[in-house]
Amino acid sequence: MSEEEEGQPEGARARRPRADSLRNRERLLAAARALFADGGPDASLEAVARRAGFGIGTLYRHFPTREALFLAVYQREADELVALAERLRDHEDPLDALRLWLRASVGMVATKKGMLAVLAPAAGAADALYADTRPRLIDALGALLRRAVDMGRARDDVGPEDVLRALYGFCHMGGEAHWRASALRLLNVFVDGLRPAAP
Amino acid sequence: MSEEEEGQPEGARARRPRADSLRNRERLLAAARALFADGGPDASLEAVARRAGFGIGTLYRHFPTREALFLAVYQREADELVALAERLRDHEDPLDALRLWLRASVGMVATKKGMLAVLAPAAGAADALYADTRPRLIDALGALLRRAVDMGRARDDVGPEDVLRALYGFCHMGGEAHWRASALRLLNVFVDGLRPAAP
DNA sequence: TGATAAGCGGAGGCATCCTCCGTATGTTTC
DNA sequence: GAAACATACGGAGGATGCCTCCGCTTATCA
Repeated sequence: MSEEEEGQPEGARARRPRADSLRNRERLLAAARALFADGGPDASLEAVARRAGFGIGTLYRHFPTREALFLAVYQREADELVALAERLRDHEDPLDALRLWLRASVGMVATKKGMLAVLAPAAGAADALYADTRPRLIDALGALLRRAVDMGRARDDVGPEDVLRALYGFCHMGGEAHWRASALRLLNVFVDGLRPAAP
Repeated sequence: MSEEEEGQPEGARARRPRADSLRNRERLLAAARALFADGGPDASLEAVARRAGFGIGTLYRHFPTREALFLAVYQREADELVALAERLRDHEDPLDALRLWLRASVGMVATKKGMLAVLAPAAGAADALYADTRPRLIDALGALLRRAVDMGRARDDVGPEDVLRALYGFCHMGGEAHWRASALRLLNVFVDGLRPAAP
């Protein structure tokens, strides 16, 4: 009775996952990220498996749906952005730190763009994803921004939400092939604009 | 030399398209609209052909790519909205006319939502589409709005661009299954809000 | 009422999706 | 360290979709 609770009792009696399995999951994730990034969200799942060096069956066991794979990739990228923000806290020039972080973020938006289209049908999945991730990103960005403001290197009339919105806006402009380069240029201009107005 | 100009000379020597062909194109378009509307933009093209009662080859001759089909459907819907606005010019209650038009527009956004994702890769196609369609919609909406303002039934501090933006905003909220119903509710509230403030 | 250009159908080649199960390999226990 | 067991892997295979190609049908024009 107390032996078969929902997803293991307390000090559960479940074997820990096999080490190779974890390694493999990691390799699949890396391959997926690479392919989604430049092949778009319609990249073939078989191609992902092949690139990672596995059979298609393996991919499907780890990620039973395309959506599950997307979610995992996106979460992972968000984690890394949060970690990056952490590291950048000690960067000499706080405005430069902000710039670096935003540039890194462009990559994540590249993933997310495709995801929105793919996740939409699965009502709720996208929301759950956002609800979890967005505040963490706002926090991370907010810390970088606040530091820049406190050190007198950035104006204080924009919040992290505004910056994030601007970032997405830059990335969504048109369907151009070079949107990425364009977004990075715009970002540069924007960060320059964040400098406090010379009195 | 003057015989083979770009797309026929003047009083060109081209047979007019076969009557059945035009009819069939129409049926294909109707089927496509229906399937895209509730099946999303990934609806199978074979399903479209089947629903229209044709072989797949016929669909491909009329619309050589999925994108071409989308464009045709979207243009058509825009045409109808413009025509609808025309008809509503004489509607008794101008604010009600506006409401009716906006409700009809929700249907079109349903199509466009999917299109954005699909057209994005084909750099420029989406832009060309917008460049052509948007101003016509703004005009149509502008006429309805102006009339309501002139007759003292609507406040005068919002333009057609604002209303259109609001409309899109309502439709893009979340990935919910019931977004359509939700959008219609929000629209109602919005139009009520357009009434001039009671003095 | 032919002659002929235009349109139609759908088989077929190729790609992808996803499932299923026999084989292989980590993990645990003694 | 070896047997026993639970897990993970591979990839064939059936289903579906994309798109092309070409022989047959039909509307139009003289």
